[in-house]
Amino acid sequence: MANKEITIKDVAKQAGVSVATVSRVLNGRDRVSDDTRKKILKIIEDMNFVPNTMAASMVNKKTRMLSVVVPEIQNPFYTAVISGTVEVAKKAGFVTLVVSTNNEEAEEEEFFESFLGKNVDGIVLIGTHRRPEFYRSIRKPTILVDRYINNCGHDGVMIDNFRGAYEATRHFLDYGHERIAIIDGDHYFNDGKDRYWGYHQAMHESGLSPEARYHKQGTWTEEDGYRFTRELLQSEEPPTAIFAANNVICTGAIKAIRDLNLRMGEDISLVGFDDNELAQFVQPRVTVVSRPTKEMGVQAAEMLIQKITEEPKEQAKLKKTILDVELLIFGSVKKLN
Amino acid sequence: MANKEITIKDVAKQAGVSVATVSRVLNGRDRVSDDTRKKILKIIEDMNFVPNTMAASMVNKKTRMLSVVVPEIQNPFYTAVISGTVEVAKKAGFVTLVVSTNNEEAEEEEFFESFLGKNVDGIVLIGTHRRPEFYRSIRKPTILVDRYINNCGHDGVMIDNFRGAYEATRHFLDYGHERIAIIDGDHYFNDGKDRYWGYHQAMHESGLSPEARYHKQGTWTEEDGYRFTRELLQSEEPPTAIFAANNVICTGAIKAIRDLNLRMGEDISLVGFDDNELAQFVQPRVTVVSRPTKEMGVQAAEMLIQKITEEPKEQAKLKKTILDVELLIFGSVKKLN
DNA sequence: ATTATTTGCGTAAACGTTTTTACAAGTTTT
DNA sequence: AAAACTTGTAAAAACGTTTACGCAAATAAT
Repeated sequence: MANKEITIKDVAKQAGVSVATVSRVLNGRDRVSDDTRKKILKIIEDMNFVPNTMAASMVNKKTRMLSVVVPEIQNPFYTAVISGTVEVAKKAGFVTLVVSTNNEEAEEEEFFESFLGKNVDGIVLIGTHRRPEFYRSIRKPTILVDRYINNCGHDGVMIDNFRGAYEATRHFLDYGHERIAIIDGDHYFNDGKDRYWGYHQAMHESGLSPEARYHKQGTWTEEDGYRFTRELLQSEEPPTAIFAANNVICTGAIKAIRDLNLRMGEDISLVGFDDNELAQFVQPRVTVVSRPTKEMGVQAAEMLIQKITEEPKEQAKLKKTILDVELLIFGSVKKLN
Repeated sequence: MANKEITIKDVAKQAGVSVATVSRVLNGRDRVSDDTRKKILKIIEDMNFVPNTMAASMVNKKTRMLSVVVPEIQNPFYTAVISGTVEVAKKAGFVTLVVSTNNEEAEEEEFFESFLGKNVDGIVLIGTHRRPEFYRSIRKPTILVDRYINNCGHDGVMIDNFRGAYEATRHFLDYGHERIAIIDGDHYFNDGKDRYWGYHQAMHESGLSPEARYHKQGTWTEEDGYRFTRELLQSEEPPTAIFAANNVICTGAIKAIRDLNLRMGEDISLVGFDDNELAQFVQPRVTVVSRPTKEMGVQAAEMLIQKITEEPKEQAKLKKTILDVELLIFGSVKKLN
């Protein structure tokens, strides 16, 4: 506390050069003779000098800070994305600020209007906002993760939700199921919508029409997963298979099945979306559509950093990276044929 | 991008005053007439001016940034602490940087030597380092969370690990168990050590001496929890009760018990430390020592912010806040008496 | 009515960098 | 041998704030 931080001036004085020269070796921007460079580098090392990036950012408007904005900080899917982003950013010399919007559009807006939102170099965003205009109003380099909004004007890293749901449904069909239910939530974001339509298409391709009574649309929560699973299983003509369209719905479904004393993969077949601890634990283990969560954060960070550092010549084309999903087949689906 | 940010100068010009005056109303530091203040406030609002805190921090050395440094970012316990800290910090106008050290002492050191570590106003630290000297070398306001290091020179927010383990063991004893095993890890940090000695004391008080064969010391991982549980249960004279000294060990134990086809609370009794999804799911639900995870982050942030903002007059006494643990009793312990 | 004090605010110097401009010395071209 | 570049460096102006200093006007004390 007492001893003030070492500045570029101290280094310059020590080396007998001007601050400009030190700055030059720091940024490698201009020519410096090899002797001088080595000498300065050594002194920097010896004095343990760490440049003040804030002072630097005042002049060059780059902060070397990224932000990853997520709806909630305690959800394992988001923390996986965060950890991927943080890792990549760190390697590239960027610091990452983690911001949670608590699923509130207002908090999301607030972030962008705050000093922070205005001063990070780029943003990895798992959006909460629903209106494309909001996203279009973002002037910073931004990568949307998971939830993509059409017409938002930003690149994105997503997974093929359609295919994931399609394959899950296909799996049921292959095993001879016909009364296949789906539990999902609203279709405001593409991820949710695509999962439904993937299910829908698979059904249609097999000549089955999805029935309304087998489509339970809630709020993507564990509670709804639980409630709807019970409803479905206690109805007159229960489905033989349930597709739980996200991780927490799947958790709810597992609990409901347990509480009804039904045997998974025997009395009822289940496929979930996203791996989760419970799905891995129960026996038989639940077949799930799995996606590379951490990798999504990694990809997003890489795209973002590239965007930040590249010449902004050809920014024309929007880039959407679609990562692969995989159906991990375990024993939760009964073979009927 | 094209339109540069609005600065205090623009506001000053618009208001027909000097930048000093604007700065004064911004910080409320000096006297400004009511009329001028109102006028300036209005203009700030209208122009949507957001002060550049970096420029400010150059002169006053305060960044209004906090850092929360954790061993891993994907562990639910840590994310709970983080979310508590972030929430409090935000309310107080602080931005929080989340840093993961990946359980590496080197990465922890790196953080403190980096620009970041030198420029945040304070740190909430869940340490990875083992040597007190390291902690003593930290010059910034710092609050240690969960793991406290004696002689570190900083305040802390902990829970009463000793009592938690004591009560867990007591519970076994009350139900008539005598062959009580404990699975833990190294005792480098107080939390781990205290849990062991809590167990130890409860045993002693009942006239039992803890036996070495019932103390399995590993690395605090799920794998060890799994492995040791199997070992214990397949030994000649298996314990009737197992105390799993943290959340992941408990997870491992649950899985081992399942894989051995034993009935929880019947063939074997189990108490875990920290609630976790699996412990809540299995039936009977596992009795656990539960602690207020998010609250720990909240408390830490509050203590930290107070420390930062208070006059540094009486910093003499170190403050350790000990939060309460609670034994949540479910059916995983069999009554033998 | 004079002097002393308070109030409100402007001026200018910091804070630690980067970057533009300039210029001397050395090197190449004519 | 002069002219034209190259190379390595320094000086100084930015960047957007805060704050010490000072001064005029308003108010209070004599």
